[in-house]
Amino acid sequence: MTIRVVVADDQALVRRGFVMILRIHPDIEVVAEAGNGLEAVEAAHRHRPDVILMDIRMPEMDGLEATSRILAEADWGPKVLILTTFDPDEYVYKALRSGASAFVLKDIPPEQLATSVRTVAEGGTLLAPSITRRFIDRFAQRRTVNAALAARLDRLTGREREIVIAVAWGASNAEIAGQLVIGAATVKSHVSSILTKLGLRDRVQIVIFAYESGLVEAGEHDVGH
Amino acid sequence: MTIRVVVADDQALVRRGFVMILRIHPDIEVVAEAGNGLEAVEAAHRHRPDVILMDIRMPEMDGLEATSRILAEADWGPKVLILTTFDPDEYVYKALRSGASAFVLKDIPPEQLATSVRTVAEGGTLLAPSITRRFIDRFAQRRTVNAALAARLDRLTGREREIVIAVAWGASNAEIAGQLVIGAATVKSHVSSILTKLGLRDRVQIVIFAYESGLVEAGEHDVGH
DNA sequence: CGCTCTCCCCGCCGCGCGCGGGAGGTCCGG
DNA sequence: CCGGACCTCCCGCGCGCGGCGGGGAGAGCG
Repeated sequence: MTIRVVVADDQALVRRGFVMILRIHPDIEVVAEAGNGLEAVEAAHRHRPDVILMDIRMPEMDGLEATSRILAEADWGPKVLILTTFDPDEYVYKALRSGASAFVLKDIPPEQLATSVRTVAEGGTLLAPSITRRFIDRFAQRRTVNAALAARLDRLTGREREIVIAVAWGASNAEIAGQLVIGAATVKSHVSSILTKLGLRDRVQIVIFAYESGLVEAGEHDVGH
Repeated sequence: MTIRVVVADDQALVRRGFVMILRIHPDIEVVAEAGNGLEAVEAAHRHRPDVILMDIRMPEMDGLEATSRILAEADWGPKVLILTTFDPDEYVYKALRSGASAFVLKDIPPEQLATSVRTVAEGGTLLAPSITRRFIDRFAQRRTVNAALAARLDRLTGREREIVIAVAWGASNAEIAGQLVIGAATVKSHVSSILTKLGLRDRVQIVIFAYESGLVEAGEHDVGH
């Protein structure tokens, strides 16, 4: 079973280069080409390809917007492989949000292009090494920045950590009391202890500390109660 | 120039399998084997390899701990390739924090092992597709959860957004007043307006909202003032 | 020119919060 | 056995916070 591919790039020369490279492989068939985002969307609907090889910088409509539209309206589960020259953070985030399965740079060796297409067609995901490195660094940094603050957390007792979390969830003292089945005065006592131990002032700063230390993390719970 | 590799895995059979696979490739040389974390650390110092192929689950000392120690003490810039059967989130985070260059699963096709070693030796990074997928999903989710909340932010006026940020920094009303050169009562009024517009109750919940919506982000400022 | 809307500013009141201090209970290890 | 850590609860005080009402300046509009 051959992999049906649409190639979208505004530079005809580059586009043709990709097509030539892919034609070497008998399991890959380029069914259409597109010179901008609109053509890419149309080609996707007309030919229902397995993989769309998409450039970002294109006239009429950029590759990210085209990716979003294709994936939003498609019912046959196509995969999009973003292929670009530059990799600013902004692009990466938008691309990943748009639902693309891969984000690779054009400086890859030619033979790797076919491999990438196959990986994506099989449901896999790919990220350019430099981007992967940034992801790793970002997470590593998060966890180390946390470490400096999280170190203060072991000054707290187990019960106090529970209350820190409850406070970080936006609960009032009375609510925490009901939640942990203890008296309201007890909660206040714990909160005071937490403040002195962590060198903080408000319960507001407790919330900030909880987020900065990684004890709680954005996206874990709802806000609008 | 050959790539010098140390293979660390507690199961001798698996270890030998890796060695056999790598021996096929003339540009890769396995200089030592290790059956646990301690042996891996020692072998690394003795042979100064370019790449350490490291299992996570090992007796004496696990692969993550061994990775941390090796990279902390090494002065010749070795790369660590984590190779494991399972991929729970916990492992991944620890692995990335420990400084490993790659995290791949043992279900990869054999010929890909050598490719991975070469990639890592050249300074590249690798993540298993399933992990990459999770990273992408996580980021995509972050940005959509944010979008839902951040949408409410344009109900606020410019002045109110300033105050939300100041509140999220842990400032009291008086401090905000001094900072913005307005009366303390005015700050209160703004805060009230913010609360009603966002459907919140406390200034605590304002802080939470600021983090959850992405208006402020962990790691942007210090806490212990 | 009036009308309305928005944004920004202020003052007064009740309440929850933070502070200081104290006290009884259990569990653990020296 | 006795000290220490931890959890629990009580009281009273002062202040910052949040709710409510209101006023003034500017913009858009008929």
